[in-house]
Amino acid sequence: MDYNFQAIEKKWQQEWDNSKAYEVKNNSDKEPYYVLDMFPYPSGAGLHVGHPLGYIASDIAARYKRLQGYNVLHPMGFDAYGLPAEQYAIQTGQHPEITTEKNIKRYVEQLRKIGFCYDWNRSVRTCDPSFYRWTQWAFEQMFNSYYDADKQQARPISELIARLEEEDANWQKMSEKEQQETLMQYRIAYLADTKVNWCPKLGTVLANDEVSEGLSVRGGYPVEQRVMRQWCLRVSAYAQRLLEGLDKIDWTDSLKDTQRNWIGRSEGAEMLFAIKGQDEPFTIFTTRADTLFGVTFMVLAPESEYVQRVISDEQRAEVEAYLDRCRHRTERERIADRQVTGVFTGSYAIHPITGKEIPIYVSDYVLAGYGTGAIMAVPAHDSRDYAFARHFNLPVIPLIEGADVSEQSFDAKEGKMINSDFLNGLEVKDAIAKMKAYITDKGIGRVKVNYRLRDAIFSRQRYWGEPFPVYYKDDMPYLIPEDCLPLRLPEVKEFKPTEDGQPPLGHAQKWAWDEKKKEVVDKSLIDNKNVFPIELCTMPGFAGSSAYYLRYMDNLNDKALVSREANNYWRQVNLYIGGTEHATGHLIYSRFWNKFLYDLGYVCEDEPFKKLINQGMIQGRSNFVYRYIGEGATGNLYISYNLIDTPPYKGHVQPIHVDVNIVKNDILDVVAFRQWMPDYKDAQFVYSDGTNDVDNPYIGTPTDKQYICGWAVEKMSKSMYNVVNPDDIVERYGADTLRMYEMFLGPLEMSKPWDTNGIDGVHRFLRKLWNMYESPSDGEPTRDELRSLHKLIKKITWDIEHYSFNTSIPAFMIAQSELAALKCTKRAVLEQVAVLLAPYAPHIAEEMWHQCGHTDFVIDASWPVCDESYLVEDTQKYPVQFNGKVRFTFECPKNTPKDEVEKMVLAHEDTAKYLAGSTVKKIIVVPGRIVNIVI
RNA sequence: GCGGCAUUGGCGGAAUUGGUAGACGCGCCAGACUUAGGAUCUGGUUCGCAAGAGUGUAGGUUCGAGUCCUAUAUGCCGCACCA
Repeated sequence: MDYNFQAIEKKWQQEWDNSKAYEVKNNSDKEPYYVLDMFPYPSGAGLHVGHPLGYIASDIAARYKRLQGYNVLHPMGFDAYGLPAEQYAIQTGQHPEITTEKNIKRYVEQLRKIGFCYDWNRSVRTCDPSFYRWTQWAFEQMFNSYYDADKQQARPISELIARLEEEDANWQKMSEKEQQETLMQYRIAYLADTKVNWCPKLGTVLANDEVSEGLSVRGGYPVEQRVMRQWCLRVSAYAQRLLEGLDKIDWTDSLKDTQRNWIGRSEGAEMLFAIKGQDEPFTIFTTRADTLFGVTFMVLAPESEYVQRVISDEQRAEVEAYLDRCRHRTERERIADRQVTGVFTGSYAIHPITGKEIPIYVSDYVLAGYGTGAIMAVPAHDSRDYAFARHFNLPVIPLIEGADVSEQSFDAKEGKMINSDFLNGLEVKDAIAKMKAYITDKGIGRVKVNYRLRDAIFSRQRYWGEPFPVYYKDDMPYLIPEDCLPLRLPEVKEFKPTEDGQPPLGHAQKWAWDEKKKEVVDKSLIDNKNVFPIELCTMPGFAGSSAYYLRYMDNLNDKALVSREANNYWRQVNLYIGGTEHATGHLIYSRFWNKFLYDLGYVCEDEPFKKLINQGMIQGRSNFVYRYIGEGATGNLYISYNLIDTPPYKGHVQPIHVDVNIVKNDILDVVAFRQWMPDYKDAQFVYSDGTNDVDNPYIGTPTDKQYICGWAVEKMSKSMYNVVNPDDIVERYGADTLRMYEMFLGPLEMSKPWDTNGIDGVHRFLRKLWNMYESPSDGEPTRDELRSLHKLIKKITWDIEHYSFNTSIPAFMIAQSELAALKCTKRAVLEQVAVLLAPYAPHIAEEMWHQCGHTDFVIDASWPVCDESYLVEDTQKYPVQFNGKVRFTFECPKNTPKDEVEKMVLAHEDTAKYLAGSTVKKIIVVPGRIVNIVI
């Protein structure tokens, strides 16, 4: 009976569907376990073999937990809002919803073929009104909340209003608009004029994590700084809790470090410096309070609000020119060009202790967004200040004994203080503490913790996103009532920005809010009395992905994001698998979002994802042919890879990407190559043995000749012709082989290239294993058979518990060959092997289970338990010979020196008897375990 | 610059608590079967003729190190004018 994987897989996928085998209920006596994949953005290109890697791993974990008797929630959905569909819409006029719908359909088909145990009834998509109504709902909660610094949690804004009414005399006198403006400074979701990353090419703003080195992460377009009125989320209020929360969750150190880095906590001090001739002082932030006596100048960020206060009349023209120049530089230019620039403002600060006058400069090396946007410069001990001081010829005062600052600054935080009055002689660490105490005491500063984490900009000038449930009355935002949600995305005739520069929603005719009727009406009716304009921006990509894991728990609920019962049952994601690229985006935002909902009592866990694994990227493995471009080249002669470094070809070949799908084991299918593209129709080859078909024209497949291709690891992309489609692999080898081979490729967390070479080995294994299930026999398994089985149980259980899936496949292979050697056909053994295989290769395991006489599903069987007693080595059988060695089990205490063990071994009567007449060449000792003797 | 991860045969990679390094697969070699093979099956395969050597390099701890410690090199990833 052949291993007909196509029939087997089709059959079981249908059986599972028909019996609703993977439907999960929220009411179960079983322990819950929640396994989640990061849901994909359904791109037009479909899945390539890299995408399912994490899904396969999580599917194995989910099926294993299920076999262990847990009630497993393992859903899949789609992050359906996104730029590509919108860009496509702008180009073609095709509504993004149609494109997205089509892509999702394709994704689902591809995923189903791989045999994942998703409960598709629980699927969500972020662009579905029944989903985004809860994204809008969460936004409204944030708008209606503020962060209570004392309680360190979000509270309803009504509590703040109550407090203001009671405590603040001004509150009552304010107009409604003024009151709203005041509240805006506290809301978790707030409108503010902020400096944003503006990408002109995309026509939208981007969050910090969407920009890298001054370019947009999507598309790679230049990004510039611009001040705009934007919705923001007060993520920074949660900085400390986001930091502390990391200690409670089981993530890798590298990922936690990335987040710690991003949050960027630094302990320091704020200090007040008076300005000469003015009453109001200004504040700076420093982590080096100890260096106060080394301050020789002050620097303000160009965007700092202090700048206007300190410009003297003489310097005004020069400073304005500088500010103007800074404004027009993009972030990228500023980073690329690290020359020292700056300008003197004409004002002086007063040193709070010595009373000396210190010149105040403006320079773009100081960032407006960090600390107070102003610094005290200590050139001797900060390299940036040092560069500035040298450029402008400012004095440098060394503060640490023995530090040579003639060539460069001394940035290290160690050594004894000098030139520092009452700090002299102290170690830096102690000096910092003493200075902090001093300034606090004298009222010239205070201890302060700063975070690098900024508030998230939450507006996008785009069409294909969640609309804000917000309308504007007297320029102030008001919420569309909760019971009117969702606010549906309106139809527009065009998806690009309007001619007067409004976001695409500016095209929508029906986009105004009638406050009385509580409905969306035509915008021509706007009278700013009853009918008001609605927000034109939409929410960013991370909005929909920030709470989707909660929605899976209760996806059909139309009363709440998730019911209390459902949330109490599932609680949090036990295992989350996804790419590391979300470290500072999605994984920060969803932790923030979850903590916010936790504060308001909507969810019962403070952290959303208990255990997280980052699967590595699967890179492409490209193949090349080498076109001869030397003397007499015709342009259609291709040289086999093994010959390109030999004369006359050396240095005269040009590598050309060739479709990996017409190359097998690096051997080119030359017929397919000639048909691949018109250019290669008449291609001629020099084969690996040096023969060629110029002298000897050959049409058809040469059987004795091989054209060897070169290869390289590159990103998997269409242009490199190295994309491998999982559908093709499933078609050719089956889903079970694909699943096992993806795990076999290497450790889950490591990046590795996809290499179809080698998949035959895994496929062969499945076929060999399958052959053992021809006709299972009854009868008691032998001790050897049970030993093989229990070794396998132990290994596979350990592997899955440790997420080390790649070593499981070899374990199966070893067990298979051991059992084959024993000619084992015992049902009792085979059925257990089928259960062990079920998480990895569910279809074939199901068929095997049936072959063993079962009528139920193997996916509902129970996970076998290892009986260690079968693993104890049977001393009766030893000594045995293998590989020219003789093995004894030999008891001796650990920590016994080697030579003593050797003596004991040779003196032992069994050993002596066995070795009589042989010459001992070498003794390999593992104290307390095994002794190998080479004779 | 700061932080993290990695480095083992021709290749991908095993080695779980410090205990026989190179499991398993690919590739390669030999054989079997076959009209044929880029199919299938069986056996071999770290290097070296050998003694021996051997987990990027140099030290250290230990009876014993791929594994622990110190230094160093190379590569990958994250952050980066963050005061």
